[in-house]
Amino acid sequence: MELRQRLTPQVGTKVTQKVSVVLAQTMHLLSLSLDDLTAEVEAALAQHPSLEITPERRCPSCGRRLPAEGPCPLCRPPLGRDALEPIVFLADPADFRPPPPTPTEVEDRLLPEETFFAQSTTLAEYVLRQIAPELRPDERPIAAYLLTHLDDDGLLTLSPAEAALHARASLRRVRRVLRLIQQADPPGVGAASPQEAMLIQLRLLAETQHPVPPKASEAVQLGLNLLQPSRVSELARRLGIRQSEARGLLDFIRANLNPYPARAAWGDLHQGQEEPWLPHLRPDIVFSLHNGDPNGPLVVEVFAPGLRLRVNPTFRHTTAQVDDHHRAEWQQEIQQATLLLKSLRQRHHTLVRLARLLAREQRDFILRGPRHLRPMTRAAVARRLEVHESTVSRAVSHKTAQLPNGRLIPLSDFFDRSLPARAALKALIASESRPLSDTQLAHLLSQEMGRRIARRTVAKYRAMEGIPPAYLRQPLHKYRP
DNA sequence: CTATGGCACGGATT
DNA sequence: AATCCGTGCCATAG
Repeated sequence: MELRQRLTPQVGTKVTQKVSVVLAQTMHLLSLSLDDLTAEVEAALAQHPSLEITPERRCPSCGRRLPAEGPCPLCRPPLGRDALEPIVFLADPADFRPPPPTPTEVEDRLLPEETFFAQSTTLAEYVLRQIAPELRPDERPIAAYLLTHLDDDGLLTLSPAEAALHARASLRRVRRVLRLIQQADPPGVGAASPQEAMLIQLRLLAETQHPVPPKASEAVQLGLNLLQPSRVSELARRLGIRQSEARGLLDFIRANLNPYPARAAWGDLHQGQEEPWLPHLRPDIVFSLHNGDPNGPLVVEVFAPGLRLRVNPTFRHTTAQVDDHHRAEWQQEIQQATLLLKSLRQRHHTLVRLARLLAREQRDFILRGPRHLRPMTRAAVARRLEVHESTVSRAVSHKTAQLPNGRLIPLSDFFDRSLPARAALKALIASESRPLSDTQLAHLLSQEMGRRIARRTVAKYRAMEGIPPAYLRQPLHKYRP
């Protein structure tokens, strides 16, 4: 109840200034993504001398880092209550462990298929073998030169002009060879940049009659930075499409394109710290099964930076002993630091409550997939959590969750009414024996969903998923779920 | 005539 | 107040 007041931005008539400052800061922090928040916390730590990091505290049995106080929620045996009550706790972001790549995700990637080069050969040899038949004898040295200058990602950072110079060949020749290389497997190899690699892959997909959503190449041309879940709205705006379509587009790109042609999967290499791709690798929330038991409770970790931060008590005590002039400064410093911590805790608290609610209400969705989402609105959640709806909005935006199957989804998926229908639609189309028209699909889908879904809506969903219209669909083609 | 995509409207959501 | 979403209407292509 006191909580409610603090979280509710309706400015009462007599709200003290202090409270509104906390509020503003809490709101700000709440809407940040995990990465942005981490940066902010680090900045604050550097800026505020009164902040310190408390010694690490680990759970004796499971070894996790724990917050400054309290028992380890995971290792405390579930109380006698409802066995399915989710176990929710704050975790240190450093404890995040990426899920093992699910087998389907790797094999679904339609690019390398089974022919990816064996570990024994080098990338250069592998590509050379493919293009050798096309090469004229005098072009071999050029190819060799280019191929040996591919970087670990399969990209060619060298400019054609440079290569021409070193290989003593005409620019024209070099270009020709380069084109050959770029048509080889792995798709996108020899591109000058991740962006170019993806464009080449798109072209290849189109040439092999694979369905490519419209605007895909425009999206890629806008730059990798915009291809993040957290920037969907900007992407949609720049492309002049709906946000939901942009999300579908993003899914398509992430599923089918590989900015680093030489890497089979993105998940397997973590050395590259400055990975511009998938900046949201760290989710804000992880849902998992307790001991892998599908009938057990859900375990919900909410990753929260700054858990071990506190105001240095010595700093506080010393304040009393300095002269008046400095005391004011110090007091202000302490006040600001305290405020920050308070806001941080508030943010974490809100996120935890939201996560718990989601785990309770959407267990089926989390465990069994999009088709089991029970659509809800932010407003309804706000009522149940007794916070303002804008608070829920902020808590949801720029956040991602990792599901037990390893998939990373934006938290906003929980509020996407169309998700179940789209999933069902995909399933329908994937299992169709001959292409079904939108009207037919609308009919089937309506039955399946138990509510009417207009033909026009089916068309939209199709577009979102990057599925071409019936007349372009071959019975042979399958679409990845 | 059928299947689709573009546009725009009204109501819901943020 | 701004944005998003589902849908109906209409034009176009085959």
